Amino acid sequence: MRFSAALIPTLRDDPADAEVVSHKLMARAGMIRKVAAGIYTYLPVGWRVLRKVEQIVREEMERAGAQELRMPAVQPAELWRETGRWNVYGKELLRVTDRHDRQFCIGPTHEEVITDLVRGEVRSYKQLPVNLFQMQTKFRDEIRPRFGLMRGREFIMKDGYSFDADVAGAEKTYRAMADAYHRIFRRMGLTFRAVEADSGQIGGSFSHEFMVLADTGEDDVVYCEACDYAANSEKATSKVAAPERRDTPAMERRATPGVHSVADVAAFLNEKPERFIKALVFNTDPPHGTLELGRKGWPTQLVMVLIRGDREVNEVKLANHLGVAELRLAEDADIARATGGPVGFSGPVGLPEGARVVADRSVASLTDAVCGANAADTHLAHVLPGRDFGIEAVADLDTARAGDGCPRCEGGTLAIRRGIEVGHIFMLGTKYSEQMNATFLDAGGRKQPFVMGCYGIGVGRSAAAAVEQNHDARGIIWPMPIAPYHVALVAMNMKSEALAGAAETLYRQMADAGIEVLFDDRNERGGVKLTDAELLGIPLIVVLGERGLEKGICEVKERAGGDTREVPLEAVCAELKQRIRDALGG
RNA sequence: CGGGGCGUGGCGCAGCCUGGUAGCGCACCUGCUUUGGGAGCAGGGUGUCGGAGGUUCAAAUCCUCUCGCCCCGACCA
Repeated sequence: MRFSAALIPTLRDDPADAEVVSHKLMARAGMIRKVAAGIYTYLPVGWRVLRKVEQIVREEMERAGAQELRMPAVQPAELWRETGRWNVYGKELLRVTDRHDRQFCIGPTHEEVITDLVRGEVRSYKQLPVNLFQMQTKFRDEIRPRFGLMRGREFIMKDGYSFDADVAGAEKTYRAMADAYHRIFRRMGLTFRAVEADSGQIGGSFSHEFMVLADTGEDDVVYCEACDYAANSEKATSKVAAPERRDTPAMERRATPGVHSVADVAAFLNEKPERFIKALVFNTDPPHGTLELGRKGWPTQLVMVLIRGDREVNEVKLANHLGVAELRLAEDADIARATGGPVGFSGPVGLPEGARVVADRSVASLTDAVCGANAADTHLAHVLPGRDFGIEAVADLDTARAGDGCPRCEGGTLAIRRGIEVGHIFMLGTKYSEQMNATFLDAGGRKQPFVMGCYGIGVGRSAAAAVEQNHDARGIIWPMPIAPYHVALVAMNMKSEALAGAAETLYRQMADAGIEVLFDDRNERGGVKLTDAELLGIPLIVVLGERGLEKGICEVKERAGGDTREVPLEAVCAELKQRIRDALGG
């Protein structure tokens, strides 16, 4: 491609509305332009990158046995009503009405359409498994689109769906997809982690997110520095050392006038926070619900949660444990009425009949502990779980922290970094197939629902994540496999006929050799062209100047490390081909 | 949806408070010079001042409504 004939509108300044590097650089490199909030045009250079990403995804999906198809972007409401998601999905679902007053949505995902297809075409276990995927523009009417391609409303996604005859088969497919995802992101040159994720309301049995580690990520990734354990912060567990065991004398009341935070009480009583039982009262009702308070009963909506004084409750884990969708801390007045004591002095001892108390694992093993006494300015010392109070359930409700022990390996320590979710795979099970009556006949002639999985990759987001991970002050540094061009050929002065002629020859040779080259033949100063080549992030920059031409050489500069070598003109093509082949991994 | 802010040439912005008929840098167009790291000189303005009403002799500026966009929060991939 000749730069002079291309539409590559580079910008010198960052666009005012861009906040993260990938957004700034992709806009400045002339890759994307905003059309509306969260909606972008992909200009030629940007589109080349996205196509490369798509091609890697396509190759690896096919290698793993999946087949590409293409479903409609516009989907009938009818299908969404079958799964109930027409009502559940909310405002994120962009709904449209056609001229006949029929309702449709612009697909944010395609479980309904694919399940409808497969239930119509697949009848027998002999036809299974089936694994299908597509690359498509999706629309989700995000509350707050931001960060360019990282969180658009319209975005390109690879979404895949698998159908198996049984759980064992589905798990095998799931593992194959996980492997394919590892290969995909490795080929793209990304530093990433596959993390165990909370499968949430999607309802599957398990799920992994593929997170690119980058400071601008929107999620926390908890991972082990020694092994490959990784989980998102909503799901992460850790090993937390328990304080030494002690004999626990008889329980004793202690006056703690005016001190209620764990730290203050610990200092006041000269005891470590690790020996404290922190009691939090949660309300499981939706906001503004009315509490039915008996005279001295325990309201059914309230749950007391116990956790060690130095730890924090993970509300997602708690909500999952309790099987509720929403949780919030109870109102002060409700706590006081339920426990009989003011906020700040709550504890599990002596609660009314019927009180629900769940404890984190860290509390169950405590000895000689301290807790609130459900009375003003009073705490209880020498408390022993089980002896002095009862617990309905013990669960992992703790928020993992950096520095905690790894739950999987010996001696590993957990760290936390920000991550960008570029892929997500789910074991869906039979949720959709049952709701949509998608069945096949098994070997015994019985109707069975398909066991499904779904697998997404954000194409644009992956490209943006690659920029987040690979850039410097001058611009983007594309990994070779997703670079828009492999080589930028810069002729320092097109007004020099000798130089222009030599550059033309070199360009033709490169093109004939099958090298993806961007020939900057503009009549610009050399500095401008070099700056643009670097901003665009093209991995290899070939500089041809008058001095070099006299010696019959050009310079080959590596964008990433800045390494520059002089190469004889006749040897350039071979050298470039070799380096490109190496960088593409064979 | 709650809170804050912004819409002025292609991009980044000033002007608005205190109304007087639009400006700066870059980009762009023409010519000449220049060509190894975002050139110099000369000439050129390419603008419904987001839109609609209103106040006024006069509105980018004041008032009302409206649309769009950005940031923080809740939410989500």
